Amino acid sequence: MDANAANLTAQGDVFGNRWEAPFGRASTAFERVLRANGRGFRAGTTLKLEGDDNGAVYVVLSGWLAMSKSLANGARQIVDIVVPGGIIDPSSAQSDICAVQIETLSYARIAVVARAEWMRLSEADASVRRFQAMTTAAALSRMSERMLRLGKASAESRIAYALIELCLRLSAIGGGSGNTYHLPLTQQRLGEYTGLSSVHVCRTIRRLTRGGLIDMSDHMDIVIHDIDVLACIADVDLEVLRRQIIVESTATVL
Amino acid sequence: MDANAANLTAQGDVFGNRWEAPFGRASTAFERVLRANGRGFRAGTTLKLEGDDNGAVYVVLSGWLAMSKSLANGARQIVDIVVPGGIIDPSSAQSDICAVQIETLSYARIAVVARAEWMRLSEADASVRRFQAMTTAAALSRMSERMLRLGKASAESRIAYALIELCLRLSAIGGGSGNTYHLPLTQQRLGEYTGLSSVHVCRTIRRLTRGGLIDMSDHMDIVIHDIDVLACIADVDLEVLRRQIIVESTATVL
DNA sequence: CGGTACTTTGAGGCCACTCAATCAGTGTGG
DNA sequence: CCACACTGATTGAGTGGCCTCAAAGTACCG
Repeated sequence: MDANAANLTAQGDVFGNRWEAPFGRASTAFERVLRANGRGFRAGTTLKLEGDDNGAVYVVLSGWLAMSKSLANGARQIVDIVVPGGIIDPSSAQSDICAVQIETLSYARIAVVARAEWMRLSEADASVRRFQAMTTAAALSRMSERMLRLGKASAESRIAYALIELCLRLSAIGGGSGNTYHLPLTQQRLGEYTGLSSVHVCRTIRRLTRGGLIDMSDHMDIVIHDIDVLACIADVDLEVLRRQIIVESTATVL
Repeated sequence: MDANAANLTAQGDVFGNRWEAPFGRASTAFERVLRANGRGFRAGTTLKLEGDDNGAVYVVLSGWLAMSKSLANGARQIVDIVVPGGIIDPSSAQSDICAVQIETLSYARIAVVARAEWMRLSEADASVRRFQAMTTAAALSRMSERMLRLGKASAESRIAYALIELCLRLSAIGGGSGNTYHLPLTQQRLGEYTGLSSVHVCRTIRRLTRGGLIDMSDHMDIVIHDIDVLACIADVDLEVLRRQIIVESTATVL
């Protein structure tokens, strides 16, 4: 836990010290709300349980969050991972209950905005609405991609896809450098993300590293050596995927 | 194909003859747009391919749609099924391209609203925005539920969940009666929805019917005999699920 | 009545799972 | 400082659920 926090803090120059960076040019009212509601959470904190009542919208300023669901037998599926710049509206069809569990994967700074306040902000500012719409569309796109792989792809393909998705998303917000980045995930968690057992995640990653496609050291420091082959295994077109899951230039929208 | 159309037409008293029913009390501007843009599509029509440019929002007035994605090898995953009253905004992060393929599962009446017009409508009317937000939240909830099962649940559980989800959704809009309803899906399609091969869908359904839990006749006329046991297999709480995936009383919102 | 689309059942194989043991790294208390 | 606990990664062995291939059965339709 604290190891994760330390890792993230080490990236502080990217997210930590400029927590408002993803929203640098945000309209002043929006920015003010984010500042006023920003709070820090330790790695592993549960913000919301399935079925909790749901009074807030979360805007991720730094760090990583996971949205997950569980079966009665304890099996867990991470439904989406959210990185800085993301918005989480945990409401389900009846907006008063939450359909997923939300927890931090690393130390994270999050603006916890009360629903009423978020509604006011959103009603008052069309650019906030536009930004939220784009964020939601991106989330739907990447969930669709992941569903496709959960249903139909091999373990190798699922892992390759996850590595590529997170690489693209991190690059877009200035995390990592080139094809090198750190994931604040254990193999267990990566398994919950890809629908695999932790044992099989291990074997699959080993196969990829032995094939020279990637390197992995020190609890998920990833280097992608041959992203084209990896993209081929993942069955994605990098440019197409980028346009579908990456919200370009937050600053331009807001 | 035409068999499906015929089946749906047979339900005409529910959706067919009163295509505007799901939006009966919609604000006049909204209702006018739906009427002006309503079009009929035969079963099996592809409205949108992955990667197509994306100039419209679809509002389903009657019939069923599927949103799907495919791998290079042809394997397909149905990412979501949309029933009357649903809104489909096929935009991805960059709103000009479409991340999924959209096609009709039955004869369907759909309001195809140009993006610009939809934006105008949405900007002008907060209740339209609220309705779209609820629809989106419901879609996210059910996708989350399905992802959980794709990743972690047995074939039996996935099928049971799909039957229950669609039963609840149909009941909510007055389709079927009690626990009896018709699905305009082949076993192949149901497999694409649940991440199973059509062969295994067959075996699994057979097991459920032999167990007396459900009946299935005549190309997916479903009767759920023991919904409690089915819910147990699907690992859901019916009431909780309903609140998470069902948009209550469309008419009240609009 | 042949053609087509879908369902059903059998046989066999493989991928990913579970169980289990070992190893490595890190923090902790004596 | 070291023994210990604890968490996570790694590897082996064995199993089983779901897949693929294949063939036959059924319903519908021109």
